[in-house]
Amino acid sequence: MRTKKVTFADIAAYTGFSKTTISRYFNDPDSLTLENQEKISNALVELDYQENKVGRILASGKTEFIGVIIPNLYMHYYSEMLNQILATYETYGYKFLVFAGSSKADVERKYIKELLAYNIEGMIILSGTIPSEELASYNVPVVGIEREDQHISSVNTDNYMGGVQAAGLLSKSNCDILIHVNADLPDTLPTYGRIRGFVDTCEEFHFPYELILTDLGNTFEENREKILELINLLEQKYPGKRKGIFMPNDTHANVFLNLLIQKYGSLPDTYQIIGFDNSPISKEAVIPISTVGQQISVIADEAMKVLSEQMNERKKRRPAPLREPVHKIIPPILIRRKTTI
Amino acid sequence: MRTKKVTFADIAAYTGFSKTTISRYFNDPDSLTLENQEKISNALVELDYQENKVGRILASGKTEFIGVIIPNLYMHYYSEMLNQILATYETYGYKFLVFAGSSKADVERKYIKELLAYNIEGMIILSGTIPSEELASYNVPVVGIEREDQHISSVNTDNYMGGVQAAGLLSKSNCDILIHVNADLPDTLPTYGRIRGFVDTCEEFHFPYELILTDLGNTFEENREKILELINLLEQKYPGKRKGIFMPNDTHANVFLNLLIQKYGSLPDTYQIIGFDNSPISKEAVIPISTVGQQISVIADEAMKVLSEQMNERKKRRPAPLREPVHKIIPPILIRRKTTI
DNA sequence: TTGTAAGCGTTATCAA
DNA sequence: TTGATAACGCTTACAA
Repeated sequence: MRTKKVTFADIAAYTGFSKTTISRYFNDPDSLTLENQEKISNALVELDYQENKVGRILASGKTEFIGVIIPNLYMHYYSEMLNQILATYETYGYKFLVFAGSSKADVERKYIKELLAYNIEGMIILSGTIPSEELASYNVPVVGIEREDQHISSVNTDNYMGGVQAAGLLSKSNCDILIHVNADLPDTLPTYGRIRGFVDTCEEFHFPYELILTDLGNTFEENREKILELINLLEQKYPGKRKGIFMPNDTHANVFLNLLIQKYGSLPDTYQIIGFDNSPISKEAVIPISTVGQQISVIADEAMKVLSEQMNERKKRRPAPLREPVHKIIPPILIRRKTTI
Repeated sequence: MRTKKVTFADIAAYTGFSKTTISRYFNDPDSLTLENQEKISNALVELDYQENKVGRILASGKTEFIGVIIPNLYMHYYSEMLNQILATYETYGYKFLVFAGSSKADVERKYIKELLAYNIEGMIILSGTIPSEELASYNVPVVGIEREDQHISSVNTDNYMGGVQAAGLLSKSNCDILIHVNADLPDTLPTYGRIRGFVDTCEEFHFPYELILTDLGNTFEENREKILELINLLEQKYPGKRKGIFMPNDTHANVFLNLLIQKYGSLPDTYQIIGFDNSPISKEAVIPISTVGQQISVIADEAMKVLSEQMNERKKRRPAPLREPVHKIIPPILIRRKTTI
């Protein structure tokens, strides 16, 4: 067993105060005389007191825990988002209990149950496995990021604007046709906005375009194969034409770029490429890739802001009735590199 | 306030049993008659009981929390390690309280203090900011990964073997000189083993080699600049010679590769390149990069194994006296791709 | 400004 | 097999 720990009772005995006074020293020190603060402060050192928050949680109900469920940490978007979420500890003081998703609903339900058992004060959910309606029913403040968010609050990149920016940039690059490749998404996902933004912009400017909605697979090998097929398709359908390609993310844009280079030895001037996210790969590619950048740190900060507002609301004596979910939109930033004009 | 929660007391009242019996239902169900198990089980459903672990922690001292301090999630090695650590939840059931490092010692000390305040049962430390001697003094089981580990247990890649493998592969590729680029590391770091492995192998086979120990910077832009200088240096010093280059990691290997391609339009046959880690970038590069792969999931699993042994030891009535730190070594896996023979 | 006493929701220890 | 009772370490009325 670990050596017995010093508790408020010990400090109280040592200083001659009551446990209450010791508690007050921590929570409202100004209610003690300076002299007594001094005394207790010394006792803490003498006895080598180590804070124990478990008792506090039990008594107060405040855990300062936030649960996070993230689909994976393999994709840079997620790991960087988690990074930024963790960084908010400095400003908000909340600790994060992190689970990496299994896209299986019952497994994620188990995670959530576990989180609730620890009295977390709120959740940040990046995984899309569990419908927002169910998440809302758990009766804990929830903020979703880049997932279906009908019944919960959320913070997302302005995907529509992203689509507009991408189409806008490509349209200036003297292309014959603009092509957006993406998965065949349900329109409840924020990401679907990119497709609409792209299409609306092309139509508005009467620019010829094509939407290729297809699954590019989940592993690098699958991506490679699918994108190889894609290139063949494009070359067959638009031989010699100048093609402006808007890929669903930087990883796929990079695969696309590399396959072209492997095929032709360099990037043919009949291709313009733009990705999405501004992941490191977009910068580190042989030819740095233009991209619609997501402001991950801004998203993380806003998510914590929305969440902490909701968590604070619940701490009040008469919490306002559950408000409508809040949906925040963060503008993307167009980053021009070498794969577009 | 959240709707009041159902507790053991409620279940006890509802079923006519004592709280103790309810507790037993959860911790040692077989000590109840099947019939009574049934009764309680039904009551749980009727009352919609939600587990509360805080009371349990307080009473038992077992939090099932493990603290993790990781330098960042920007580098793939770390994010993937965290990913694998989190995945052990399925087998071990421990929850992870994660902090992303600030390489400032006092900040990390604050993190540790906070972790200890929550009665974590153990720590996994990837950050090297705080000396292992201090970590050991906190009197909680600690496992270090890829950091100085004199006074704590650790799990690391067999870096020496990695150096041997890299030198071995390059030596077979008909090079005139073998070059290992790395930071000027203290020999207390596990990573230093790579340098020794590389040097020993070259010497053993009387292969001409050079060690370039220099800081390549912390940002992509710095890396680029430093590696550009490096290339100039090499071309000046070994013009026309076949050079086998062992880079400190895949990210740097990729920058090296891309700069050569940007300069020559393709990878000159006077260069052989091998990286370290087997990060995604090594696979996704224009020319897939050979690398010494770290078995991240194995490392994470072993770390949890070592840690859980030490944590279990502490739960016994008469814990064995603190054992000497355990140091586990995981072999790397040589991955041959297109940048070497 | 300080103290008393009653919790918070479990588990541990005895006893029956 | 079950129960009574006392912890666990802190907070929070209410009192002084």
